[in-house]
Amino acid sequence: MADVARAAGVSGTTVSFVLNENSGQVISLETRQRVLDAVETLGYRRNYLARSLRTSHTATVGFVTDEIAIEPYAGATILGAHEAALAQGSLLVVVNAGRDIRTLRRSIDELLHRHVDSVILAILGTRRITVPDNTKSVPTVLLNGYVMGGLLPAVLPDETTGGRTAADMLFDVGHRSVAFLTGPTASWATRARLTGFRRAVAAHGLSLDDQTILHGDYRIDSGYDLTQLLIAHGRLPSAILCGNDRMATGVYLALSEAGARVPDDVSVVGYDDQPQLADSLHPALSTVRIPYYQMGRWAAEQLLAGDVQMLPPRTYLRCPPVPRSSVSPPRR
Amino acid sequence: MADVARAAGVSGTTVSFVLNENSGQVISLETRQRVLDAVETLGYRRNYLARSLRTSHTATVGFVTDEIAIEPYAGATILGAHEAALAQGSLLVVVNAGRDIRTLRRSIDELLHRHVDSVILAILGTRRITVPDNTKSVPTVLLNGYVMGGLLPAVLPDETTGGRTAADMLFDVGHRSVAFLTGPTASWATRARLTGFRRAVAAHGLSLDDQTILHGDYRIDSGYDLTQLLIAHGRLPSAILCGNDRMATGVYLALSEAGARVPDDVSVVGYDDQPQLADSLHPALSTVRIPYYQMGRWAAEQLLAGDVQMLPPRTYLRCPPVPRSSVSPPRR
DNA sequence: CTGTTAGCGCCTTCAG
DNA sequence: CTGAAGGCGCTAACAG
Repeated sequence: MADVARAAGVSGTTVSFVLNENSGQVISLETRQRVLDAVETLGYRRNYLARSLRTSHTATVGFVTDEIAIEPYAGATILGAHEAALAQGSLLVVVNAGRDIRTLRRSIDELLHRHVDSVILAILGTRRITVPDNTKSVPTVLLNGYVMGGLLPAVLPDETTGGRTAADMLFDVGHRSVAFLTGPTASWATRARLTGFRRAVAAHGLSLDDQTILHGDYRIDSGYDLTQLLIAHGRLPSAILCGNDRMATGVYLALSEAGARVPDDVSVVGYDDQPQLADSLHPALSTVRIPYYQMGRWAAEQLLAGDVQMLPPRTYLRCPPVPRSSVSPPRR
Repeated sequence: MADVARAAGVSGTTVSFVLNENSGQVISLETRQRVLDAVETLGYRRNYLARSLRTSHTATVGFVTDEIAIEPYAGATILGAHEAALAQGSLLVVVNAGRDIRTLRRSIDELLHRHVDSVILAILGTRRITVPDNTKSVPTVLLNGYVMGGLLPAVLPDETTGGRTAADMLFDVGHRSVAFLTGPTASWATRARLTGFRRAVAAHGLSLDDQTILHGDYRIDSGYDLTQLLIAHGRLPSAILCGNDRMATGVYLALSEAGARVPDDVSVVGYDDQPQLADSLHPALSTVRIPYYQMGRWAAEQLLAGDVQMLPPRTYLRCPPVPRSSVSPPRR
């Protein structure tokens, strides 16, 4: 910086002022240009470390997550947050934490120790969590998780409307009796989607008694098993609504094994819009997308905008329908 | 730190020395203990920023990757690198970059600007890449990519042996004629696995003419289409070797649609051991694992150990077989 | 074995 | 509108 100052014939202070445009100082246009030119020709880059030491903020946002490894969605979330951060000149630092509160706490500590400006706490499956108390010392937003009391603002997928949307994809084209192969009720997402499903049933003037609701565990083979069960009981409906795209894959498998065609014999709707799965199944799976990218982006943007305190306890982002080729009107 | 020094009745220097055990200084046991106690009771944490400013190393390793969003494997790689880094007290900073060299360059610049100590350049699909020249100014290792001239050391999956392993899972139990549904030859992995396949054929004293090799594009529907092709030509073999687990999923679908059972009628082997897919297909898919976690771990470990210069240009990590339930001996 | 001293590169009050 | 001076918290010669 001294070099730049010398080259521009000004003091280091002046250089600092022009580099921090927002410093409240007014620098003559001519001087500013001289400095900028010097910066340019010398290829000068401000030293972040020194700057951070002085200002004690680091232009980094921490991203803590459990189980990044297994979820295909984690990537989308990170990408969203990453892009939002970069756009503001910040960098995203990703840290993996276990599911238990102790390692979570330790990971956040690690981040705090590195002086991150804010943190995104991303949870894999939507659920209520207990956050370590050290989140208090830095602006934090929760992603896909929530806490009681709304102490920390959270972004969540709007699963209730999502469930409604998924069901509507079937009811809207005339199905009147479907099987909903969902996940365990222990999961918040399952319950929310069920609520949405019930609303769709009601909105279409149908009876819940005509619908079959079966609980699985969101794995491929669970979709497979449940469909076989349906077949064994001679209760194969004209349409199957799946808890997620993986279960839908199992449904496809069981259906084709039984000689039933999608969508001619049975319509199928998934949930998640899992990359490289939903779009490339045969036929391509109609589904509902969880807005992971948008959630990541939203979280980073709020943090960077400051004043996370002002946020509502929970913000729900819409799960849009992704119609493809696995739905058709029922045969009559 | 001054507080600690005061509490321990020593100078700041002494505190610094005991905190940097490796500083070459010898501190009396008693003094060290006094300092450590003071640190403990005061809850003192060294300021990384100041330390980094002084030492100009930051205990962070940068992880640059293209397209983290879509690959389910990216997570495993990041996790491996992350854990190795944490074990040494370093943090992993993940940055997303596009596929073109300009944004790649910019991302690395960003990292350099943040004074990372080293960088891992992770490429999605194994391929030859052109690296920006700024990789020269920091220890770098390539993951899943390689450069001509071996200027940068690379870790790669041993796809040749992997292809051999996959084929052996079929030939070893007695299959003599299989269909290999692979990817486009433009891909390095495809070519390597093909080589492995040929070696397996030769090693088992079989003829390549008895094998069918079909090229797809690694998508689910490509496995589906190719299998239908096989069936249409009346050339369904006793076993199908798939380019990846997703193609195997398509194969499952086409097979069950045709009334053929896995593995009773046709044995199927995948590749990748994709989480939440291979293990939960029905029946569970026998496959070969790409050691993403290990590759990430290896890269971080080498970087942290220093002297990346000494590494061979390419290090291949083994792809182990993961036998499950989709293979059985051929019917006679 | 321990303390003194001089910065690392930047920002920021306070005077001009 | 610009400059001088002090310090963020730590490390590393260099003395003792």
